[in-house]
Amino acid sequence: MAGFLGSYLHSIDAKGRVSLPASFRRGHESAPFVLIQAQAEALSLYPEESWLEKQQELRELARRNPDFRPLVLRLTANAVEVTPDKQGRILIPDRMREAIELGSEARIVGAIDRVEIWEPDRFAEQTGAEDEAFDGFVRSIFA
Amino acid sequence: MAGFLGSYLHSIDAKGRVSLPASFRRGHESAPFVLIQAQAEALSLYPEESWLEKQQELRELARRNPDFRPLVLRLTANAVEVTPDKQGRILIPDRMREAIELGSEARIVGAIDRVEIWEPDRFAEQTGAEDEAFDGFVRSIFA
DNA sequence: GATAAAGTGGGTGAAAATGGGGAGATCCCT
DNA sequence: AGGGATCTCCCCATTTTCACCCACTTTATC
Repeated sequence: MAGFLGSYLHSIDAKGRVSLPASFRRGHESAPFVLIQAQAEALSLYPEESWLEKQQELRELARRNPDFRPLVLRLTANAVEVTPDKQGRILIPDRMREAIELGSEARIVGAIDRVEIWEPDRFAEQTGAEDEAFDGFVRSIFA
Repeated sequence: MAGFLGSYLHSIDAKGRVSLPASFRRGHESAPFVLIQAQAEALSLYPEESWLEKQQELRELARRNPDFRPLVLRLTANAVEVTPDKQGRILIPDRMREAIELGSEARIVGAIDRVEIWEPDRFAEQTGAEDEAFDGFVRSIFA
């Protein structure tokens, strides 16, 4: 697969489970993912390979600048390793669901090396607006 | 093949499928493509090799400047990986078809390293009107 | 005009998404 | 320590979606 791409609206059942899109699972069959909260409004899901890179960055950051250590700790403390069940669903812990105010549905979005999980309406707000910065950005690469 | 060339008018069936011109498929037999919306009026289709280059640029940009991260997200959210079926058709997701207002036909255009998909009338408007500009442009390269 | 290749249309079976029962583990309260 | 509540995980059932397959039509080639 050429990185995580696309946007999916999936339901969250009474137990707090979400199906990972099949296309995201492909190539990571029954492999663990790492779920962290790296932004206020969304959760990030990393496959193990990508997570190891990030982990490396975190270490170096903490080593170069000790002030970051508590921040790194805070991040890792709130991280969970999750593994899809046989139906391809992952369980999102209660506190994470609350943190980003997830209701009965989640917007699941591919971002190349990671997957982001959003409250659907909030994601629409964030990406809906016209934006020159975005146009310029796209043009600079796809011109 | 010497890059994607030519313009084709193909129909979109009730399921949202379009045949990719056979000449575009040649050399990419049953290989994945990436479909993105990099312009307001058209969709762009990249063969995997070309896409991986673009993806690399995106990653580097996001790494150098974290402000770009939401922009990358917005772009990838509106992308899909598609693979032609045995009849050489790809499925265009509903939201993309709506975004460029595709009806029952699509103008499929070669653009060297990518393929562009347009609403036929809109494509005619865009390319028909500016004849003098076009002449000048052609002269500047092929004089 | 015959033969092959490309494009179009649609049925259907496998896979994906969803919902829920129940066994085992863990925690907590008494 | 025992009993109840809660949380996970595993399994099975149902619905929905889509990729595959077959068949037909149109265009191109010789």
